[in-house]
Amino acid sequence: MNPIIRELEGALGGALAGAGLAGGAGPADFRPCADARHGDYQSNAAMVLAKEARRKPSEIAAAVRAGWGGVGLAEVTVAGPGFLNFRLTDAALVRGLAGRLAGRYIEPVDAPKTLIVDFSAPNVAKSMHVGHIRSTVLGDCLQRVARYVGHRVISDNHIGDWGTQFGKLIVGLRRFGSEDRLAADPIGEMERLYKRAHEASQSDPEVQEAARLELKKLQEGDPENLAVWRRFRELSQSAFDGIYGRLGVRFDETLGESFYNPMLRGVVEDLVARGVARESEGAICVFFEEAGLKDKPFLIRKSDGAALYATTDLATVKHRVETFRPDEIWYVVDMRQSLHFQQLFATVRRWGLGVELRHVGFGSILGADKRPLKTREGDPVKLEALLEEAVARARAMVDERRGDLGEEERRDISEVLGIGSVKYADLVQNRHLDYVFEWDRLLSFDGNTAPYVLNAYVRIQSIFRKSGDPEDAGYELGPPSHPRERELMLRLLQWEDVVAQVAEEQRPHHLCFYLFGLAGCFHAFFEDCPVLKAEGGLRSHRLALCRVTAGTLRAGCELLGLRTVERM
RNA sequence: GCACCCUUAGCUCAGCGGAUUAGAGCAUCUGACUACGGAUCAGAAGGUCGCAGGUUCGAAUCCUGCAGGGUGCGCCA
Repeated sequence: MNPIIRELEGALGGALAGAGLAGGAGPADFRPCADARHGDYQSNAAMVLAKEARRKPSEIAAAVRAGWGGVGLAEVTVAGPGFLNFRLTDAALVRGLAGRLAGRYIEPVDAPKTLIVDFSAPNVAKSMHVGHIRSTVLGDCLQRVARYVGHRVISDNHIGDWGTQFGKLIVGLRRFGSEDRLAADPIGEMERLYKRAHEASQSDPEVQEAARLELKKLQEGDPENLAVWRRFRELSQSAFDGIYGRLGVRFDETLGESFYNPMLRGVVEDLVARGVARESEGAICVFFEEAGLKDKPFLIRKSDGAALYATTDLATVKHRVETFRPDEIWYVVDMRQSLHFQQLFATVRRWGLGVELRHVGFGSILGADKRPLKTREGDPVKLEALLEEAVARARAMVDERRGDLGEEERRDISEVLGIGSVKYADLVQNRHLDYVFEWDRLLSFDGNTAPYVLNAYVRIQSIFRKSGDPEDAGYELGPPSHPRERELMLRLLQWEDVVAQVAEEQRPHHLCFYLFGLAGCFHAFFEDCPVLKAEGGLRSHRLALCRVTAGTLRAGCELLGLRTVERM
C-alpha cells in the first residue's frame, strides 16, 4: 500500500475508534472515490458500522469528522446518509510520491508466503497452440506480480511428458521415421509420426499391438525405448524454450508428469490405507460427501492397474509440499477442468497435506464463429505461427509510420508490439470469460491495448531526450499547479494498491485497466501542461511527474510481461 | 439428471466483500492540426444492468426461482 494511503487509512481507523467504534469492527473501507466529483477517496465505514452498532450513520460520520486526526493529510466532508469524502492535501500528494521519485515502487507484503505457480504445461511431441497462450501468459504475469510484492515464488512447468501416446510414437519413429525431417522440424516430424502410427493402428491390429508392446517396454524401463523417449522430450523442450524465450517466460522448475511416475503406486496405497480412497468396480476411487461432488467419484487407479491424471496430480501436490513447503499452490489452468480441481482439492484436504490450493481458471479462446479457435483445416492454431503473424502485422504498422528508423530498431519494435499486443489482449480481459480472438481487434492500436500504454511511455522518454538534462538529473516534486497534474498524482498514488489487488485476486486485468487509465491521465496532462517550456521549479516538478509516470508504466509493463521500447 | 461459468450501451467488456447521478474502449457524430510525438486530446449521443420475487433506509452487486448461452461429469489429459 502507498505509505500515504496507509497513513490515511490509519487516521480513519483512529477516528472511528474515537467515535466509539472499535478497530475490531473491520477495515476502514478506504478507497478511491467512485466519482471524482465527491472527492479523492471515500469511506462507507460509517454506514456499514452503523448497522452493527445500531446508531445513526450520519451521527457516526459527524463524529469521525470531528475527531479526524489526519488534518495534514486530507480534509473530510460528510455527504448524503453518511458518506465520508476525503480530499488529499497538496502535502500528502507530494509526500505520497516521494518514495517513487526516489525509485521505491513497492513495499513488501507484511507476511510473505511461499507460492508455487503451476502454468503452461504443454505436451511433449506436440506443438504449443492457442490453448497454451492463456495459461502461459497469465501464469507468467501472476508469478511476476507475486514475486514483486514479496512472496517467495516457484514457477513450475508441469509438462505432459508421459503417457500412452509414446507407444505409437516409438512405433511411428521405427517404421516411418526420417532423421532428416526430425532434424529439420522436430515437432512437425513427431506430430507426423504420431498421426501416421495412429492411423495405421486404426486399420491394422498388428500396429496397435506393437504400440502397446513398445509402451509396456518403455514403462518397464527398456533402455532403448527410454532413450527414444528422452530424445522426444529433449527435442520438444528446445522447441518450448524457443517460444518461452520469445515470450520472456521463465520457469524455476520443469517437473513433468514422468517425474512423478515412481511415486504413483505409493500415493494410491497411502490413500487407500488412510481410508480416503477405496476399490469400486475394479478401480480405486475417492468418493465425496460434499454437495455437488456426491455422485462424482475421483478415479485414481484404473481397473487395469494404470494410474491417471488425478494420480499424478496428487503425487505432485505431495512432492511439492515435502520439497518446497508452499503455503499455496496456484493452478493456472482452463476452467473446463474445474471439476477435476474441486475433486483434487477435496482429496488433498482429506489427505491432510496442509496446503492451500487455488484453481486460477480461465475461459477458452474462441474463433469468430464462437467455437474453439481452429485453422481453416480444423487444426489448432500453432502458437509460433500466431506470434509470427502478430509480429508481421505489427511490422507493417511500424514500417508505415516509422520509415525513418533503422531496420534493426524497427524489427525490435515490431517484436515488442506484436508479442505485447497478444499478451495484453489476453490479460486485459477478466480471466474467467471466454474470449473471441480477432486479429483486427487484437492489433487495433486504439483503445485499451499494449500500443496505447507503450506509447505513453515512449512519449515520456522522448521528453527526457529532448530536455537536454543528464539522465540522473534531480527533479523535485511540488504541489499540483493544474487540475491535470492533480489527477495524474492521484492516479499514481493508486499503484501499490492495484498491484496488491492483482496479487491477492490473481486478476491481472485490473493492472491493465490501471495502466490504461494512467496513460490516459498522462496524455491529458501532457496536452494541457507544457513540461519543457515551463521554467524553474515548475519544470522540475513536471519532469518529476514524468519520471514517476514513466517508471510506473515501465514497472506495470514488466509485471504484465511486456517489454518497453524507447521509440516507436 | 447433477455441477460450475456467463447474461450490463449497437459491439467487446469493467464494476458484483451493497451506497452519492451505473463506467470504459470500439464503432457513430462534433471539435482541436504554427504538434514538448495527432499511434493524441476535448466533447456529444448511446443502458427498465436477462426475467420475476425477496432481504435492506439503499441492490448491477446478497438470497430464491425461472429463461437463454457455454462447459464439465468412472477407467483421456
